[in-house]
Amino acid sequence: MQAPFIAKLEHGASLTDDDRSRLAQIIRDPRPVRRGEDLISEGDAPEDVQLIVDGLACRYKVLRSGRRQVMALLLPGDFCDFQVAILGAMDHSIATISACRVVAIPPSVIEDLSRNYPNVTRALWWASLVDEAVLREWLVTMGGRPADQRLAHLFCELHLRMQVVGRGTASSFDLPVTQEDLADTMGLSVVHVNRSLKRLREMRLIIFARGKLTIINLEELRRFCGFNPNYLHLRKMPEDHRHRTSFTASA
Amino acid sequence: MQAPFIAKLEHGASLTDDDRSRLAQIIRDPRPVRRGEDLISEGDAPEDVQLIVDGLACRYKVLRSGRRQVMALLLPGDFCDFQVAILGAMDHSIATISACRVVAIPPSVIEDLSRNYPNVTRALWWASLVDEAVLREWLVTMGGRPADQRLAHLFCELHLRMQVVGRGTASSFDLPVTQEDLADTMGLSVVHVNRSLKRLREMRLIIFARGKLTIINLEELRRFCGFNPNYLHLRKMPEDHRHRTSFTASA
DNA sequence: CGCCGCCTTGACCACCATCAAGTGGAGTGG
DNA sequence: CCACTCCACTTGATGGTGGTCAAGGCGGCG
Repeated sequence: MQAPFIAKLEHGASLTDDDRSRLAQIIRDPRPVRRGEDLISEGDAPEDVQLIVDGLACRYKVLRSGRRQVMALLLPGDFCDFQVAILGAMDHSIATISACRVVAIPPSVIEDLSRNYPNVTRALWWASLVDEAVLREWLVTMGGRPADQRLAHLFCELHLRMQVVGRGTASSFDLPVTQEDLADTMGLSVVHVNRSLKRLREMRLIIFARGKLTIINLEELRRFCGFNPNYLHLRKMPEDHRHRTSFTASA
Repeated sequence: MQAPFIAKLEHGASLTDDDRSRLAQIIRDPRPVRRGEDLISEGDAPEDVQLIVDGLACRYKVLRSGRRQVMALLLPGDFCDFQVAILGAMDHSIATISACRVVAIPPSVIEDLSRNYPNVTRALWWASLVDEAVLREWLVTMGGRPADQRLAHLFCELHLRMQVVGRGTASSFDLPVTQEDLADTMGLSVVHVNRSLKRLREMRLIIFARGKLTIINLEELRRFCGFNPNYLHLRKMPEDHRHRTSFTASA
């Protein structure tokens, strides 16, 4: 199976074998990170750029009230802090949500890429712009959708993004988050997330249990929350069974 | 007075006089646009990049429910669609909120800038990353703050951004938006925006009337909503009277 | 075995949406 | 100059979504 990082960038530009092998070289020897650790903290100005090779992480801020707001979920193949070199200092923190494997990429490598690998450079630009588009969509979700649709929309998005990096099947994928993580992500209370998940389960749309999400009816789920995948700007979906209702026997 | 566009970019990189005159050349001859018109619509793939020279515009999406969600406010000096060249098609629309003056920048000019003006290129990168940081902060606001603090936080941010582009004084600036615009921006109902503004007024923090925002007590306003300007990544504030409580006689 | 983290459910209440009615200023036309 | 209209703002009444508090269940692990 291709590395998540490369699989994702294929959507951003046409890569050559040369591009691919350079990228593959970068993500050798990732280091393991335990769950719940900060990869970068607010105020840091690290030299290296970090990349999630495996596992789940998040961008977050903590409010005065103690509430933690998650602003992005980082999947395998996602960059942590591509921006910090230009902005000077992190204005938020990044933490692992599950155990992860991470690589730190020194500035010299970034330089090399942007000088000698134009396709890759373009793909990195693309990835950064998609991150921003996702952020905008989350804002729409938070501002305009009720709790159950919020969660449904998040699941639709993660489903596609997971497929892009070759994680999970057409109807299920590992999602090692607690309900509290979901609450912090969607701006809800844990209690209400629990009830909303229950409703989605009763509507036979999804089942979320023990860190695994099973999508019972993808079409219905998408219709329910008005999911339109265009904001992810994917070229073509590898395994997007758009017109085949996937159905899984419940656990 | 310096052009807003240039004033803003000064925060992103050290510009030479040569840089400045090239930029000044770009923003000559803006075209007027009336209030309430789409500059770009979802699905468009325009060649030119548009830049707001004067007035107020917004990024937005419309949900099935009919609700409009504003995802960004574009001030003088802000780009509309720097990203569309790489992403392929707009995943949202941009409309004017007030009468505006706008320039369309052809790709050839962007090419020229990125090839021959490294400082400018860096500054444009910076601007794009700050846009993203603002988006993240809005997400935090929507997810975690009650209505009155949301509005207060927005006002604090706009206050600073307006100062950067030389619009308004230390205690007031033109904000030609309706309460409905604010509602669509903060994910609230018009009625509730109205009540929240009333509360802020009664707390003697701000007065918002007839398209003008007056900040009665900046320190208190910032404290009230927990505003921390670091996410705007400004070098140094030109007129940030941080330790001088500005006070204006009420109208 | 007993603790701990996470999930689950009930009761209660607050924030905020919706519906509805009315005010007031700006522009228009008689 | 005065209706008339339109648009934005304002305020009251009512109800629902979702927050908070509280208690209990369940599985994993030392």
